[in-house]
Amino acid sequence: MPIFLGSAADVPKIVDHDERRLELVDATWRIIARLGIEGATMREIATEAGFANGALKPYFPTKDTLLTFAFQHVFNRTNQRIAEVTAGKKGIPALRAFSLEVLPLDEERVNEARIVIPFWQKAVNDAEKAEIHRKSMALWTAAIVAHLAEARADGEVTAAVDDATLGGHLLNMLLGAQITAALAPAAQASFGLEEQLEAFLSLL
Amino acid sequence: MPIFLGSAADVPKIVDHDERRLELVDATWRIIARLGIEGATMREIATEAGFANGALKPYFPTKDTLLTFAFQHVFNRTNQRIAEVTAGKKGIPALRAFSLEVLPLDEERVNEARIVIPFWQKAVNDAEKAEIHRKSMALWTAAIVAHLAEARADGEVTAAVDDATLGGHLLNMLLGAQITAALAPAAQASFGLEEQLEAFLSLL
DNA sequence: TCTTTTTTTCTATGACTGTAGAGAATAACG
DNA sequence: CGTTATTCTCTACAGTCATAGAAAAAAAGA
Repeated sequence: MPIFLGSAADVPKIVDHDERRLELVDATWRIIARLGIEGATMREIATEAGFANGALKPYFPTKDTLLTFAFQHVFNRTNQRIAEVTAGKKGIPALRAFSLEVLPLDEERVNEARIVIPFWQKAVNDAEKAEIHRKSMALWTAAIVAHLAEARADGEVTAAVDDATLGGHLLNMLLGAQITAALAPAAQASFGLEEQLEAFLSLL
Repeated sequence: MPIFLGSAADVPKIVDHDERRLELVDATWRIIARLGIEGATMREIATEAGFANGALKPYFPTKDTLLTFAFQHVFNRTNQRIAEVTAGKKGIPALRAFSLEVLPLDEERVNEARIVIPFWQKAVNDAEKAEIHRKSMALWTAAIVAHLAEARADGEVTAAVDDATLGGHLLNMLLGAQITAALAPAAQASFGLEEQLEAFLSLL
């Protein structure tokens, strides 16, 4: 008699397809981080996930489907972390927490930078992926500007520059930090990225 | 009797190999800008340059040689433009001229952004290309910091933050702007990038 | 155990790629 | 015009890739 699967109501099958998809996405991240996007072939990803060549087909009909899903999931996860970290905060503290979560300050997030760069490259010539980027950036911009407005209301920000411009500047710096960190020699750890953030906040 | 080739002293051949290499690099840029790095096959590049399949071989033994040379040349050209634009300037005016030259403010430089992103992606897993990036960024950082020091000496900058941190921040913003511009919908022109720069300068 | 359904493996296929190199075409020169 | 050196074209090759789909394996249920 099968054990009772609490959550999956409409999925009487042996394999939870949604869960399997996440496993495959995990394997995809690991491969891209280790071998680069060029090394992320269907065979390599399947092997990394513990399967043979054609096993991914039922879960992702094409490679592009898999990659798009994987990239989307990175954004979702980051947004999730941001939500957790900024919960209950506002103004400058919220802005600081937000930025510290996006900056590639540890090994894991440097790996994420090494994954987002191939994504950007694909998005340059792929409208669907560009749209994923655009939506996430619109979300981030809105959050940043909102925090700036809160900070201004509390007197934490007095700079004679409109919040949209300040927010755009900060967002660009956060994106550029991904490049800087991903292309740095392995030895070099941080880049004063944290100091750069504090400097910016202190100027507001 | 052949016309006298003023500059090429040691090149009695019919084709100036160095010049031909630059032609091929030009064709490569155009292809990458139009079709993306994935579409930049040897055949496509050769066709764009007006040649058949194997014609590139004598000038670039391998594709990687061609791409590395092409990317290197983009950096060289940008550095050249920067040198011209900042000549005779110092302090904030020099910093402004420098940044305005790097920011993707017109069609041509948006195309350069669309070329540098594939370069970054390749550099993530290619030590030689990462080194090209590293060297250019070291150059830029030195120039930015020098201009900041001049500005501080002239009393244009009074911010209580060290120049290296301010310079790193500005550089990251300039890099991030490449992403923002390259992935923007074709309709949307600028992004207030110029305003973002002025805002930063006004805060120093 | 036998049947049915689901999952995975394995092999094949067609397309595309960088690269190699023989031969044709072209230009230079006597 | 003929010879030589240079440049380019064209075909071929070996490798890799995503994808397809038949067959095997595994699991579930009676």
